[in-house]
Amino acid sequence: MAKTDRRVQRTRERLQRALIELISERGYDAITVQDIVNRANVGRTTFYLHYSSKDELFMSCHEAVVSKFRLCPLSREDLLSPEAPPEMVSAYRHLEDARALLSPIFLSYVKDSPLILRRIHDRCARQIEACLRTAFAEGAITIPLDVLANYLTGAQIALVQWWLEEHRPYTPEDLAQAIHHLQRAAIREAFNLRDSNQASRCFAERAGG
Amino acid sequence: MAKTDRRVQRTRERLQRALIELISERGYDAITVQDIVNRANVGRTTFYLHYSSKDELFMSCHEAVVSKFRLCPLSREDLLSPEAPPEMVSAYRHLEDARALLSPIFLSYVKDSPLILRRIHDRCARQIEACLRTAFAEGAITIPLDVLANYLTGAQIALVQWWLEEHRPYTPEDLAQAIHHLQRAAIREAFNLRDSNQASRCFAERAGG
DNA sequence: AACAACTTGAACGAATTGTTCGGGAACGTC
DNA sequence: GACGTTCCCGAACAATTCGTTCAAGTTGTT
Repeated sequence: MAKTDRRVQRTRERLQRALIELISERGYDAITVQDIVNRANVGRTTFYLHYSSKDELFMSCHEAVVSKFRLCPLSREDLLSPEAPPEMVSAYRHLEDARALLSPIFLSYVKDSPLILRRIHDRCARQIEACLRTAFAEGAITIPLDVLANYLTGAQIALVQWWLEEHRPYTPEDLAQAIHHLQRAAIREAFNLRDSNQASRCFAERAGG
Repeated sequence: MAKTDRRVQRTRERLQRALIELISERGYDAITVQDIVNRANVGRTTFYLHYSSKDELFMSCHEAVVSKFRLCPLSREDLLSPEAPPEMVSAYRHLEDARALLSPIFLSYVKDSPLILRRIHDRCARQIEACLRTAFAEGAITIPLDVLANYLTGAQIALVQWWLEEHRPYTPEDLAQAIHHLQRAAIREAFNLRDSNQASRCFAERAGG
């Protein structure tokens, strides 16, 4: 249980801060290890004592950022409800508010955004997969869980990218609702669930006629 | 209009071929300009006479690759069929074959790959939107067409990325089938269809009545 | 055959990477 | 507050890779 040496903490903090500053100034690719240690006022030897490469430092930086893209655990009711869960709606409102802050990442203005996006994607996919596994523990599966999880995640992220990029007229509520319905349909398909509520009047009419 | 010198054509062809070969052997990142000119049997000076960087050479190669991402127009029957359309399956087989060639684009190893990906996405989204518009001309829409088109496209591309990245055990057929089912579910949701055959007749009846 | 355009190899400076030292400073512990 | 341990530093090193220059040779075009 030895605590990390303060010097170590300081050094890592300085390196991380320096990298983040430099990224916002010139982009990831244009930065060398030398640039980082210059900005951080740290010896280059020291850099390699803590990180084996620029990429590794970058990964350690965005732990905090990526970890904020956490999904609340979604229950079976949430997933199948006719209305989008309130957390989802508020998440989309938050996205719209933080648009200026997030668009550099989501729209690939920064060179390294694919990297971050991939991490966010992976994280979300794993979480969704876990949610699905517990929410639909019993029952036949027509589509592998990891495929489904990555489908749902990819669709959602892609749609958010598109939404942020084009200045479409849709409100966060519109989008959350649409995505929720589409995802619910996918989940129903995967677990072979029938519609219970709000059945199509079309089908009813036809059956009656 | 002056034709391009044959020597120029030959040189560029050799360089492109060499790069593609090397990509499939060790991946994009591990290749240097020197490697390319070695394989192509071309002077390094010559390389820089034609391309300013490895990325630029790669971009000159990608035209053929990207142009293969053309979707055949999908009919209503294709979209709602219980089996994935054969063109889709063969497209996924092709993807698997060209894996080494495509990874640099799909996994963002190349600087401009987000741009290329966006173009592919936009093109596919527009095509799908057009297909949907003609295939489901009449009938209620619960989800805006552009949202639906971008959802379907984003999900598909994201899933392909994931498939290429991880060495998952799924065959092209598996993936095509899964995606087809998920997308069919989304389309049914958007157009309020419950069962493919019955639903289409249902719509006909409604339209007729 | 003649001329222009292309290709070549060698060589160069510049940048970057990752590593090795020994001396010195800061830290946690007692 | 003293002491041993851990960490930081700077300089220097070899090894790559990059992009450019130049003179000389080779090939396509007309």
